[in-house]
Amino acid sequence: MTPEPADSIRAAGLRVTTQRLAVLEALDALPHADTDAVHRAVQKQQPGITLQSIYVVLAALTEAELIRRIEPAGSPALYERRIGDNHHHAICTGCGAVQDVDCAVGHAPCLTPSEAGGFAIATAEVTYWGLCPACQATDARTSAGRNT
Amino acid sequence: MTPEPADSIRAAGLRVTTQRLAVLEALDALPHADTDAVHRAVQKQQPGITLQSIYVVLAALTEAELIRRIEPAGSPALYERRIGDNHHHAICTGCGAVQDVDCAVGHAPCLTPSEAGGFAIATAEVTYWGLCPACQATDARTSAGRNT
DNA sequence: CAGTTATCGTGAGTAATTCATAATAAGAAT
DNA sequence: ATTCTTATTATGAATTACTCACGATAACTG
Repeated sequence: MTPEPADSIRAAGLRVTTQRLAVLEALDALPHADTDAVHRAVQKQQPGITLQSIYVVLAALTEAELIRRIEPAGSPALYERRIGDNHHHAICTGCGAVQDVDCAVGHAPCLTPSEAGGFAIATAEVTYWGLCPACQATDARTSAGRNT
Repeated sequence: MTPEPADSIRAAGLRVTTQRLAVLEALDALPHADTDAVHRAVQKQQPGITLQSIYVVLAALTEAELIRRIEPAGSPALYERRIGDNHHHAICTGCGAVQDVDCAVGHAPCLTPSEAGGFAIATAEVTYWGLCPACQATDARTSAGRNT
């Protein structure tokens, strides 16, 4: 069972505020949302909240490791609640949609080198780039269109 | 043998300009440089060149696939000349140093899934986060310092 | 060598994010 | 419950990385 948001916030040594609860709720509904999307979602409950406050809250929750921040190339930072399971992401080059990808292999050798050029590797992050189902369909239609 | 820069530019269907040659030269000397670093390097040969022109040149060369653009989280975009060999990067969380990492395994299963959640994956990008040798040394010294 | 057009230079403009500081509210102590 | 302390949020400006529009310049073509 998922712990109550309020409890996990408290467990992290942070004060429980309506803003933080609202942000966590928003991220449940929007699994890979950028700051703006979170802002819009939270505004439905708290109309007056500013974008800057969302930034502050997201930074605090990220710092406390209650949420995770991902920064795909060419797009603003995204946040997700699913943490601690070292999953990766597939991003659509067409529309920017993000999909969680579990690392199917328990310990892929290429992903956990103990050292690389003297580096002490702590984590490995994989980003898959490709086309989501919707964009594949659009693409196929466009290609087929050449013949008509 | 590496082809002459001028030839590869021409081969890509682009005009050969002193600015483009200077940028390619700069990237030979600075394997993972951001736009600013390239600008400073090029200015030694062409004092008047503006940062915006560097942006334009880097964009053109990236578009032509003569250089590759990487965008590590939390840092400006970096450019490198080494392309076409699908290598990855280790980035130091301490100082931001970047190190090329060859994919030791010929075909790591986790890295080339034919599909993931319906996505048609085109490329996989791996970023290793850790500490470079210099920062490991600093870190060790700092930790040791706690006892003194 | 002249013409066409890709490329570069200039300056302004934008998006994402951060910072400083004042106002507010959460949790502890009474 | 009430007050106190201090973490947290609000406000507004500032910064960074980057893009865009358009006139000037210089590559390649014939």
